[in-house]
Amino acid sequence: MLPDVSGLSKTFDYYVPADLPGPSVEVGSMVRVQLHGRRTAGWVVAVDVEPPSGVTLEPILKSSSIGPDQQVVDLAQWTARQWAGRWSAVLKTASPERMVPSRPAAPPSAPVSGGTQPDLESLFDGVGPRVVRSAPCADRFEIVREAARRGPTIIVTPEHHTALALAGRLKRAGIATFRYPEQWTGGLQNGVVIGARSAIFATVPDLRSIVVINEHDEALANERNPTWNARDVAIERSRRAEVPAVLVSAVPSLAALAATDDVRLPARGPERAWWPLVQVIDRRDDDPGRGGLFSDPMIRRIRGEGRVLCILNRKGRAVMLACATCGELARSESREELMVEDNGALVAPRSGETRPKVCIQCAGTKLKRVRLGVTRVAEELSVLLREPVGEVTGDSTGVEGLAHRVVVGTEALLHRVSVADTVIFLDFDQELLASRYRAAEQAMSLLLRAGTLVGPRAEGGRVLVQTRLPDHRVLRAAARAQPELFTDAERELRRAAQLPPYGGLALVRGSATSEFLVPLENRLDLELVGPDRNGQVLVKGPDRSSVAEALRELDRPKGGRVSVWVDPVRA
DNA sequence: CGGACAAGCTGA
DNA sequence: CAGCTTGTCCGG
Repeated sequence: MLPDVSGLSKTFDYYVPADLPGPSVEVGSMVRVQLHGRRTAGWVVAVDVEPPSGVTLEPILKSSSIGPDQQVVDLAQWTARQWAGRWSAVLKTASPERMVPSRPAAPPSAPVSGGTQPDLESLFDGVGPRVVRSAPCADRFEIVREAARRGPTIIVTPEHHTALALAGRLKRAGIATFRYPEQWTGGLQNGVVIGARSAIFATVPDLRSIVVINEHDEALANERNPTWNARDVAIERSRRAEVPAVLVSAVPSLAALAATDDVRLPARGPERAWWPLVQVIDRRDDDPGRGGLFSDPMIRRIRGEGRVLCILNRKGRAVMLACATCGELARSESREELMVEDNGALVAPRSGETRPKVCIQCAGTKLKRVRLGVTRVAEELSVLLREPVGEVTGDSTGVEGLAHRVVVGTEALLHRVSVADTVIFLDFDQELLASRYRAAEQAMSLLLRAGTLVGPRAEGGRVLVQTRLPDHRVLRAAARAQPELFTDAERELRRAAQLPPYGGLALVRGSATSEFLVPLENRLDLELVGPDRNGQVLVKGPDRSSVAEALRELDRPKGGRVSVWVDPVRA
């Protein structure tokens, strides 16, 4: 029995009383036991075990619910090891939200109407991952329908609402469909199980296939530890269950491409047709004294008709200080560097220049925090267009900003809207140049998401990208609807730097980081990079499992804090 | 994790 | 030395 107690990853042995009510106790069962003087919930992870000598077994107190089956319990353990996290955390994801006191009946899976499309005929043959490249605006429904035709299947999408929409279509097509995790028992009823990333842990005893939609999307990565990625778990699960895993993306991730040589490409013409029109606006020649974030082509487009989303990511510069009197930003003497508050004074992080909290312009002493961009851009645009402009950021929950024709927001805005005529990236270089090794993949992912909002090129929608890097591989690939222009270049960079998927990477942080990592200093297969100015250390190694294993075996220093992130999204 | 228990510290 | 905090250990 593995207790559901964070900070405790040890199993304990109990006996099953003969007359225990509730569902029969087997691997995956959710039970309650007495542990160290209190009642604790947990999962049965093995039965018929030999207890260590000298311990007197206590009884299981209650069999609360059916849970993940042996296949999923094992997959959860693999996941916890690969991402150096807790088994119980993954089992929680794999378990029903509310207790399920009895096993539902399992009807035979019903036949799916309609014929197989010729291009899908061999897609579900064989075992393991295969990649389907499919343009951003292309419909993926036939792939899902084909999966359903082959029997019980798991469909994973990055976002809950796309899962809901797909589930609706499947139901309307007469296919028994269950949402994960709300309809947890669906897999036991031989239906289609569909959901966001956690659905990859659905219990589906008679699983025949797995489909991952938009497998490049970072929403497939769990934000909390362990930071497993549903695509990578899908690849492993397909091999274990000996079923196909179909990985669908407009720009397949390097991880997917590294996992298989089976890559199905669409015909060039149709692929291009289902890409949005991506217009790259080269801002290198703009008059530097003018305009700021607004180029002429952008203004022309925005003055026209239709819904416009302006995206400005303020990540990494979340807090800026401005004079409450005159509005001047807190900048260094040279005006080149933004200053931040530190111990009641202003400090320029790069040069180290300091001064008291005084405005350089008007000598005012009251400084306010401003949100870089979004608010200010919305104000300026509103004046320029002579119409109200909405504003949406990650922490705004209301819909009032969305009511306007033109809306300015962070990338969260792309998740809040499903249709637009124009999406404008005001400062795409911030995405392209972000100091994360996956910055380019993340930037591409943003373009793809924007693309699905504006629709295919024939329908008049458009993505505008303001940049000083018009030849960047991300922009060349997107503007020409040729994913390999990005993928081929990115692959070489990753390979050369031995970064994932061509190497393992983990981020270690917390006060005891350096002490924690001491035993790894002499390992020839691992490289420690850092600590950086935030005290974070990167651990690089030949692959994910060896990095995770090395970190899992280390003891946490007493007193200090350490957190380990394998495959970190931000690193 | 969180309870048990020991060791360390404080003030009368 | 009671009363309290802090640290370490451990669970079947």
